[in-house]
Amino acid sequence: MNHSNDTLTGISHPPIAIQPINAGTGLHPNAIKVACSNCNLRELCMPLGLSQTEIDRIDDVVASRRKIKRGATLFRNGEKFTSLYAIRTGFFKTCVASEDGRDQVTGFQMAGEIVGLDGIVNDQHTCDAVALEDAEVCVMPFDRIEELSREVNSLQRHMHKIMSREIVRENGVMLLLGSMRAEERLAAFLLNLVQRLHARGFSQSELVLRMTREEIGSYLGLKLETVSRTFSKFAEDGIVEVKQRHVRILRTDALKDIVNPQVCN
Amino acid sequence: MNHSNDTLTGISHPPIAIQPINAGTGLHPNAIKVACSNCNLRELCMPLGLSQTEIDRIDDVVASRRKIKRGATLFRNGEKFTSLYAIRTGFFKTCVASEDGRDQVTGFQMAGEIVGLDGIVNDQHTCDAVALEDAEVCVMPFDRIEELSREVNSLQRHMHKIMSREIVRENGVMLLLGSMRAEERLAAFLLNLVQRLHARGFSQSELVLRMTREEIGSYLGLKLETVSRTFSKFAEDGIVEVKQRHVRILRTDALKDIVNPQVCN
DNA sequence: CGACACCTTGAAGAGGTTCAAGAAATGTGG
DNA sequence: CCACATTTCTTGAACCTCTTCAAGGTGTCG
Repeated sequence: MNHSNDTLTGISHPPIAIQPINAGTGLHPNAIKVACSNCNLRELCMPLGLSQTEIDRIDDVVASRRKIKRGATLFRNGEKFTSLYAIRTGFFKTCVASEDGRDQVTGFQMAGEIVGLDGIVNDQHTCDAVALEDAEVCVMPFDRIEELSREVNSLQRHMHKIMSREIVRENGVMLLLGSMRAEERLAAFLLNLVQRLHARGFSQSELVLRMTREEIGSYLGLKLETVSRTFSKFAEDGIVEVKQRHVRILRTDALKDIVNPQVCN
Repeated sequence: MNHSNDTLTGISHPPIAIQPINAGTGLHPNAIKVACSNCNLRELCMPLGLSQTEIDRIDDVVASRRKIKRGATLFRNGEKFTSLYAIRTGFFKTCVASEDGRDQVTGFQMAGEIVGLDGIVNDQHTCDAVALEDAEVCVMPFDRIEELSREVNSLQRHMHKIMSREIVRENGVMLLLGSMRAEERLAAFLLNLVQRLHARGFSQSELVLRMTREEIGSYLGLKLETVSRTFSKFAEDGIVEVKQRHVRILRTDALKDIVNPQVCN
């Protein structure tokens, strides 16, 4: 039913900002040179305003690409850290586990985002990165990143910003987990997802969830039943239409109100 | 009653690893040269194994020191980002706020730790850093850090590790907030605090909390009453002695069991 | 087409919150 | 140095949100 290049949402929609990789070209991915310079995700994962020579050098950072089948792991807790990964296509979750086996989804990552930062501090990964759909990543050996970012200032700055952004994102998740109620959490989650998808050229109002209710629940600190019930509640209230993993947001403003309850004066 | 240099815990205890700054020397802090090379926290905030010339250069990164009175802010959400701060003495909390005024403590920081990383991504801070006791920090202008870390590889590596460590720490907090129950959260919190204090030469079993029940609760995603009740429960069970902010851990193993419940086979 | 994974919904129950009151500590000003 | 105001902490009781347990429905994939 769906054609093969239907990444991220599965909803056909004319991309606005950035075209899905190879969409409609019929090119086999391996036919494309492994290079950032002709990657249309460049503006998401690379610094802007580079000179041609700098771009050429950064091309060398991407050592190779790697495909990960749905359900497979890009890296696992305990594995030696060697590289950061820029997601080209597909959708990932990262999760940490406590000793007694509970685990917690710490994030969902999509095209243009970087995973693997957790591994730097102790030269080994502290979480699992699992593909939620068939995916492809650019492998960027970290020692080469460090080497090059000593020479290309904007790359250095960019790396620092990427790490800082992840710290700030996690601060936001802590706020969510520490102080929001179930409806607020799910509303914030949907708004965040749809905003990121929109930045990649997809619809502002429609999305296909690539993760299960249980994974959403883990991320939001809720049980899967609560996630399901909250979706149903939103649907009853006419805020969203939900059919399994297909979600259509009918009233974005209502979701925003839920996240930030207005005080009545 | 307490003498003035009673940092961090207020419990007099012979420091093991690293001496509290100026403890018992009677020196006015400003009398000490602003330099990492003769700072006894160096091993906490600076990379190891530097040559003398490298150490001399890193000394230059620390532009100045700054004192912050208890209750005052080191930086605030929205303020322009210029510098990272290495804590010399005192104790901080960082907190983010949602638009509607709720706020969430995202961390507690003590001597040797770095604050301000949140500001890098957008050149402005996204959280507040508040001193919970009179404090002093080393001000490290970020552009100078970037400049120098292009030339001193171990400093570059160190910066990356510091940011990665913060990401991993926050992953741990997400696990705590997303999947642990009140007792588990408080036990994990106490173990973490006492472990960090111990690394700074303080007791493994005794500590003075520098924050209120409300601040602990905010950090742990609980209400202050729940924190109080849980402390009382631990005390009843003979796991800790609690007298206001003075805590003595009687059974570390019991706290560990609470954090990681053993499955009975 | 059948097996399996995933999702929805109901009912009962638990853990944590809210509201309230009082006690203990801390800080302030006379 | 003491009295008083303020902040912080503790504890109880009622309540509420979310979880747990259970059953059945829906969708997907080999």
